[in-house]
Amino acid sequence: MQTAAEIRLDRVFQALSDSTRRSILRRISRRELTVSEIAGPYDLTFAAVSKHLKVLEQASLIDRRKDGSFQMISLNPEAMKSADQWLRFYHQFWTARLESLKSLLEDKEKP
Amino acid sequence: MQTAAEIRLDRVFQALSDSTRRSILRRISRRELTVSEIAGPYDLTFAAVSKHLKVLEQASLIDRRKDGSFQMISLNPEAMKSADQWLRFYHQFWTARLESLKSLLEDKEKP
DNA sequence: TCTGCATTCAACCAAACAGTTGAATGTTGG
DNA sequence: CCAACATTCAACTGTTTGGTTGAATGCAGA
Repeated sequence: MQTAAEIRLDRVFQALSDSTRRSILRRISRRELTVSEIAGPYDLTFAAVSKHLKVLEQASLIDRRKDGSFQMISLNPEAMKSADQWLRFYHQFWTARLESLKSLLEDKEKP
Repeated sequence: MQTAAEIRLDRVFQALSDSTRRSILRRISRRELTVSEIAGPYDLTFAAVSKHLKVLEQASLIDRRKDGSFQMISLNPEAMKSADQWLRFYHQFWTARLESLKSLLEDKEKP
C-alpha cells in the first residue's frame, strides 16, 4: 500500500532529483520570477521549463500567482519540510558514525 | 554542466523517491540484513529487490559485506548528509514563513 | 481589433525505470 | 561432489521522464 504521505514524499524527492529543478528552486528562493525569467539561463525550450515547473508544482514545492499575462513563480517550502523530517531520523546515524570515528582517532593518540 | 556533486545528489534524491527503497533504508538502520531478509516483507521478486539495492548502492546509501553465501546490507548515512545539507539551506524559508504566520496571528489578537 | 508576447498543449521520441521470468553463478553442508 | 540455497544476470515489457517541435491560448497595448 502506498499511503498519501508516501506518495507526497515520493513526489518531493523525485522533483529534487534533477539538478535543473534544484537550481530553479534556489533561484526563486531569492525572489519570485516569471516563467521566462526562470527559463533564461538554461539551454532549454520554454516547454521543457514549463514541464519542470509542473513537476515542482505537483510536488507542492512552488506556488504560482497570475500577474496579467505573466506568471509569478515562488518557493513553497512546506513540502521540503517533509523531506527534511524524513531525513532527520537519520541524523543520529551520521553523527554516531562521526563520534565513533572521533573516538577512534582519540584512542590512537593515547599510547 | 553537471558537476560530480550534482550527479551524486541526483542519485541520492532519486534513490529516496521510492517508498520501497525508503522502507528498506529504515529497516536496515536497525540492524544489517541479508538480501532475503530485506525481500521478505515485500510482494516483489528477489530480482526486483536486488535492483532496488543496486540503486541504493549506486547512490552510496548502503554498504555490502560478504558473509559466506550471504550478503549483509547496512546503512551508509554519509550520502544522506549531502541531501540534508542541500535542504538545510531552505530551513530559513519555512521557519521564516512560520514566524510571519505567528506574528500575523499575534497582530490579530491585538485590537 | 489586431499584433505580439508569455505560456502551455499535443504529439512525438529516446532513454531510464520498475517490474517480470528463467537461466546462471557462487557458496556451503552433507 | 552435488544438492540446495542466496543472489544476480539477461532479456523482455509497459510506463515514466526529459526533451523536442509546432500549434494553440490568453492577455495587453497601440
